[in-house]
Amino acid sequence: MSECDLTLVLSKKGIRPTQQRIAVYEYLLSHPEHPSADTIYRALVEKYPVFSRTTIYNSLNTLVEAGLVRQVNICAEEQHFDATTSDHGHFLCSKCGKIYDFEVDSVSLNMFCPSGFEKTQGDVFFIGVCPDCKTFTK
Amino acid sequence: MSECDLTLVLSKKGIRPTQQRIAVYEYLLSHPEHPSADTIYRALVEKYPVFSRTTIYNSLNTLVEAGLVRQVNICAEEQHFDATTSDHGHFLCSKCGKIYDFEVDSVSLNMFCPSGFEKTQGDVFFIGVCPDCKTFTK
DNA sequence: GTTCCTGCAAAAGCTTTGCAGAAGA
DNA sequence: TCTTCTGCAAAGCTTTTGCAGGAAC
Repeated sequence: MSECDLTLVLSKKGIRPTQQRIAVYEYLLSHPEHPSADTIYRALVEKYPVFSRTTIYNSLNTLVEAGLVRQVNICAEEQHFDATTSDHGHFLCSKCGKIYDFEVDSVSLNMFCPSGFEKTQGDVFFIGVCPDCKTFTK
Repeated sequence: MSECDLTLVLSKKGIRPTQQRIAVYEYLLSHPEHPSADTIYRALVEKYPVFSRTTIYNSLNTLVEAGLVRQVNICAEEQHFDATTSDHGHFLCSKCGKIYDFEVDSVSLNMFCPSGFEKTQGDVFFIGVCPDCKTFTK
């Protein structure tokens, strides 16, 4: 997606398309590995030396409120963020700490939702060992 | 479950059944609403005035490591804990903040797990509005 | 020109660490 | 007795807040 498109996306959501917000959103779109706030900060500070942690948090909150970004609450230590806002699953490897995405059939997922509850977001997650780590420990 | 039984459960896991650990575990078993560390602390301090936050964290970590308790990473602000260690689902109400448990068929859940990944724990969670809050806003 | 955003510094809140004394085996 | 656990105080870390200057419209 070009920077111009991102500007348009943010504008449509009623939020000002500042350079910082575009940078954060662009980073999330191009890094689907669910970076933490700190990871985003470190990466962006290299590219744009004037960039504060506060701005990362501000931008992330704004993007989450606008529905463009999701918080992934799989890890207790830090918050992780994800620009994929459709329902999908996560796999946290307890050895290497990586978070993997996988596709989830929305219809099947919705079948789990108890009746009477109005769902706005759904997620499946597993904790275990990823194929890479399984190979190394063998 | 009697206190004696709890002592046995902890002993079997190879951890010392101290009064504090038993109290924490007992609290979690009798409060299935996924209390946070702080909630547990406040409740237990009333019952046993000498009880430090450190001990809560120590005990919780020990119980989690022993596999008797699960961390529920649905909420970003605080950690929540759950003595139900079988696979099940959680529903977080975005209005009242309550976390609801619901049953999940393990076999169906496992079908979501991508091949090559070795799952040790599974969870489905939804965010939305619970029946109570839906009623009030109508 | 007005409104909203950024970014520094400082604070806040949850959790962990170090260590001396106490409890459990 | 020896090991392990508790609990106080202090530190550590991520995240939030207050506010002045700056960018966007």
